[in-house]
Amino acid sequence: MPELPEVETIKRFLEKKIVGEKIEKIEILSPKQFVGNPNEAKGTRVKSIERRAKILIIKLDNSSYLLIHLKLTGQIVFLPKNKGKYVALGHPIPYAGGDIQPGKPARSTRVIIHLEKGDIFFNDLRKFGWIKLVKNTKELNGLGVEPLSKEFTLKILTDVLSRSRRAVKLVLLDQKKIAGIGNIYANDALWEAGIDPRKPANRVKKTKALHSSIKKVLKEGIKYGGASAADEAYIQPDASKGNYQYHFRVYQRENKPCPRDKHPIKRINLGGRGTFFCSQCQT
DNA sequence: ACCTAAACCTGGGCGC
DNA sequence: TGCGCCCAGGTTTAGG
Repeated sequence: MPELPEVETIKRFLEKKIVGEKIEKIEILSPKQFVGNPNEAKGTRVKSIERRAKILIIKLDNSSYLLIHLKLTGQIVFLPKNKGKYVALGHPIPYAGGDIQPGKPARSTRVIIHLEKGDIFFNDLRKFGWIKLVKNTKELNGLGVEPLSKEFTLKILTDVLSRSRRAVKLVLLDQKKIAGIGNIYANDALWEAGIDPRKPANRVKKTKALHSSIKKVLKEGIKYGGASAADEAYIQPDASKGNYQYHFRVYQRENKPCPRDKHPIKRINLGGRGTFFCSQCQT
C-alpha cells in the first residue's frame, strides 16, 4: 500500500514532469472520489508538488491545491502525450484490468487529469482513495510529525511513546502522532530495532534504536522507489514497479526465516492489521 | 484518552 | 462451470 516512501517516489517523479504544466481538464469517472469543482482547476498551472504524510499535494497557481490520497490500491500513472496520441506503456498495470491502451483508460481509472503534455491517471481498484480540490491545506494540520524531517527528534519520539499504553505498533501507525508510516514500514522498523510490536509504547526502552530504524527503513523505501509486493497495487508513475519488496525484513514473510536469527516469522492480528515479527529477537 | 466495530469497495480465493 | 461467502486494509465515524 502506498505509504510515505511510495508517495514520496510519486512526488519526485511528478516534480520532474509536470511542474509548470497547464491543466486542460479534469475528467471524473468515479464522482464519489472527487471532492470539489474540477472546473476551478481548469486553465491553472502546476506550481509545485509536495507531500505531507501519505498525501500528495499538487499546488496550483491560483492558490488552490489538489490533495490526493491513494489509500490501499491507488495508483498515479503519468502517460506522456506524443503528438496528440497516447504512448502505450510497456507494462501491464496491476489491478488495472490489463495494459493501458493508447487513448483508453484502464478499467480501474477513476480520475484523469489532462495536462498539455500528458495525462495523470488516478487508478484505484477498491475506490478508497480520493482527490480533493481545496483552497488551503488546513485539513492537514492535525497530522503528526514528518519522520524524515529534522523535527522528528529522539525526544519527540520518546514523548509520543511515553504518552500511550497502546501497542507500540499502533502508535507508529497513528497519523496524528507520526505521519506517513503504514503497515509495511511499521513492521520492518520494529524488526530493525528488535522491538515486539505488541509492547505497550510507554514501556519501550529501545527508543533510540527505533528512532534510527524508522528513518532507515523509510529512506530505504524511497531509495528503492517504494514497495510493489505481489498483491499490491502500488507502481511508480511510469508504471514500473518499485523494488523495496525485495528488502522486506518481516512484512509478508510469514513462516519465512528471520533475517537475523532464522526463526520463522510470525503473523498476528494487531488492531485489525496483519502484523509480522520474529518472536525470538523482537522483545 | 482509550478501545472496538462497522463502513467504505471489489477482485481473488475458497468450498460446494 | 458458477454461485455465495469471506478476506484484505487506511481512515473515518459511531458508540462504549
